Amino acid sequence: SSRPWQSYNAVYTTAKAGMEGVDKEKVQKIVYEMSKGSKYFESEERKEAYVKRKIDSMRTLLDNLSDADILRYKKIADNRILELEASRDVSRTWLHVDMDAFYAAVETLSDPSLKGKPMAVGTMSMISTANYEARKFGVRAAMPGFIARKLCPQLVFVPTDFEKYTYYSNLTRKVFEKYDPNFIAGSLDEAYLDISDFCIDKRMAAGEVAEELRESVFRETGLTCSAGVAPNRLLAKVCSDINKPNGQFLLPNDRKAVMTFISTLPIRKIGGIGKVTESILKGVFGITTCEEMLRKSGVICALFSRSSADFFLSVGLGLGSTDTPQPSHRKSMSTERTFTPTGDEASLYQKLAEISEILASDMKKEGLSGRTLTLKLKTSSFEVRSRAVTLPNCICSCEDILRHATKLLKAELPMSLRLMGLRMSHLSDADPKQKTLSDFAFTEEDASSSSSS
Amino acid sequence: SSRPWQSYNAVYTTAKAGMEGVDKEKVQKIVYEMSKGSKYFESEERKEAYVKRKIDSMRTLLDNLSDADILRYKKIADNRILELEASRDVSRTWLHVDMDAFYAAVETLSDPSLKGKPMAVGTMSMISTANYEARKFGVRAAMPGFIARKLCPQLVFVPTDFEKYTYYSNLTRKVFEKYDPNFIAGSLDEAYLDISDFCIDKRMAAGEVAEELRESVFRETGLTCSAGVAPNRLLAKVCSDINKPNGQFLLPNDRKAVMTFISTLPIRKIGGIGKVTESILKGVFGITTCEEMLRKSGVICALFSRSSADFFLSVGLGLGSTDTPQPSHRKSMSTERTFTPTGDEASLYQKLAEISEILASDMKKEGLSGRTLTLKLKTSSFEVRSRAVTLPNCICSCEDILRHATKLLKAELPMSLRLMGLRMSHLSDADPKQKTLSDFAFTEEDASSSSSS
DNA sequence: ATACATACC
DNA sequence: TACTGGTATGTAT
DNA sequence: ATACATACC
DNA sequence: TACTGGTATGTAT
Repeated sequence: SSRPWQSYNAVYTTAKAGMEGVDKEKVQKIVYEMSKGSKYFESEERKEAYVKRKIDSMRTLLDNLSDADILRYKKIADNRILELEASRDVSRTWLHVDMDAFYAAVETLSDPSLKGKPMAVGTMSMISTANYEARKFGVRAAMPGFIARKLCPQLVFVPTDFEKYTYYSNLTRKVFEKYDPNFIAGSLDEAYLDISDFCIDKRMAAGEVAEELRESVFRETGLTCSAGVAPNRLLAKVCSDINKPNGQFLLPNDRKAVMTFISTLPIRKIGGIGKVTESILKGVFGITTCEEMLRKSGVICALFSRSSADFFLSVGLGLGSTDTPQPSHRKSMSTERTFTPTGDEASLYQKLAEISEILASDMKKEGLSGRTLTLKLKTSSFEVRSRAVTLPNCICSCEDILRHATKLLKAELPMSLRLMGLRMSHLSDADPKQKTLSDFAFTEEDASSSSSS
Repeated sequence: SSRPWQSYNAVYTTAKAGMEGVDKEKVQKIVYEMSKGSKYFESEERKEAYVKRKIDSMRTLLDNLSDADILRYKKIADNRILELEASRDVSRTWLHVDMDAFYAAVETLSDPSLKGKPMAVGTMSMISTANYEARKFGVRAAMPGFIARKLCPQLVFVPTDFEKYTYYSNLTRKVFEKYDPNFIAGSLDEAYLDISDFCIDKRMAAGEVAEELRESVFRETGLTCSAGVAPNRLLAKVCSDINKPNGQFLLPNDRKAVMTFISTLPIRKIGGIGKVTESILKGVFGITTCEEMLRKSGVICALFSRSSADFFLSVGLGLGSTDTPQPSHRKSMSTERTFTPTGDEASLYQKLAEISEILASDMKKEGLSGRTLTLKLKTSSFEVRSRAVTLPNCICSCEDILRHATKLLKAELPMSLRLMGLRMSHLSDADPKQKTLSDFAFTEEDASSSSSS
């Protein structure tokens, strides 16, 4: 095409919030010029090609459906929609709080001289958060710093300081607790609160509660946040984005209102629908808004798995979780490092030892041990690979981790890498001797007391 | 225990039909005496031990559920039950026909001198069907002939003749067609018919239709059959067993009647619940009747997967399929042979070649080729193993099959075997060059045009 | 994808 | 002397 | 169980 | 000079 920078992949300007007044064309062009020809760029092109081919195969599948198939799937879809609709519950009121440009805001609090200046938290390699001044230039999270500086030469860089963010995060959580003692903490800068009971107890409208909560957060931290209020978490999250920063949006506990809200909402606003799913849904079915999920429900059921189809249909219905899940234990722990690409084996083994040490130390902090170790590799050309072993018992010591990790790496060398990572899963607390609950499904070896080949 | 023959595994006398007047204790004792100490017996003991241990682990899991867990699962179960109940459809009328002692009856038709004599179709190693005279002695399908002869010394043995059975099966199917052109053929001797439309067209009651159909089958073949009529296939199958042989049973299209029917029905009568599931349900939850599935719904949801739990709950509700599935293509084709146990490699390779030839010839008959080849082995001690390869393209020739099968076998030898089998799956029609529909999910290799490790 | 168990006739 | 053979499906890894 | 892709912050 | 790091989940094999 004549505008190569307009790939769906030049994602920086499309998505979520704060990019309203930006000259998108100009930004895309600069991003493109800075990336073009790099290994990273080539890798992104490959990924794009992969998605395009996936879309093509799905289209073919779709075209090959007989009329009878289509009718059948339509019936299945209608049934599921009925079931999903039957499960709708608009009686609860959920609030999603999202701190505004959190890391950047905290840094500005620490150093007021940053106020008013375009600023980014991160490095020349990668930006974590940009403040709103920087966003006007097209600078945003997940953009490498050197590109951001091109977009905004006066951009101030501040390195990340997680201790500081954790401190402020805890301040906000103390506030959240008052509104819902069982609130669900996501990352450091956001949370879900079921404020149904609070509203009833205090005889307050949900919107008033949101105002009060945001004021309270500001009072306690000096930071602003945005809030979304809706009958379920999925919608609350969408709503918190609408009047960002320092704003809120309320979707009433009413089915009609939800359906109206959903009817024109771009699917990309939904948590869980990222750029790939957006492309697929658009490319295969022509779906761009949530409502269209319902109109295309038959073909969705034809081409996606049960769980994916159910998710898409609930999105079309504006459904989401309304229960409070009991807090679950973590399922994995990992650490990874990017470095200057190298094929030098001694230096790779050395790095692996360092990573093992970090992981072992992190595991120790939480008193964990694990049974599956996964080595993650990223080649110089950005291809990602993983290699795993599942062991008979749990391990946690640095030596054990390194020993198994080394075996895994050895089998892959020689190769030139830019990243290595280690992940432990099948976690157990405490002593490494413990078995998991899957004793339940004990194996043939356990069962047959006699003969073996 | 003091009565070792009363294991749950001495299954011959418990189950389905025709064993009413039998001295069960005597039969079990003889079966036990004949089997005791054999490799087969030891293998069965191992399997029993395995199931017992599985029951124990499930019990432990159950005991470890907190009160909160139990409440939560009860809620989930109630929800599922509501959903399942909402899907109930008693508007259709299904009929399950089951030919009475089919192979034996056909053989008696060919040779009327067999009439009135206890007779079994099969060999000294294994019986396929016993006629009702033989069943009075405890002789039944899936019993080895030498034990059957011990139970009934005058038992007449007739070898199987599938061509003959297929011929008569086709005669019955011509009859079935008149009642439901889309009837579902199971094995040679049974079928499901949706007679809803027929009943309406002919203004006949379902019971009358069943009578007429059975008479018609008798007229065309000289063979008797039994029928069950019910609002879904699962129940129809249960019903056809009730007044066997040469009888029928009708369960009306009425929710109340279904629930009453189900309330005391032993779970083992349900298709899909075999001796292991029966033991587990009894051993872990104390469930013996279908109704109890509902009473224990919470713990069932706690311990089983979604699909298993859904199945058990629908059984408790007397639900079953009411639609007419479009006839699906076969998913695998296999052949296997039992022989005198041997560890002699030359002779094992020789047998494998024979099996390959049979499979290749069967595949050719249906114009099939396949991408996955599975070698099945049964050791002299009755342990079953399987080893599979999935190939880049489909194969169907005897040479290709044998080449891959030989590789698989080679990796297992030396070992002493009593059976080998080969199965092809991932089938395609026609030319071995075709790929499957899973092109959809093409791999990274396809996608990345460049580099590979 | 592999391996094994269950079920049915 | 001697405990099948063919297919589908579920479940765990 | 393994491998890889997607998503979110 | 330079395109992260941590976790969960889905899907295919």
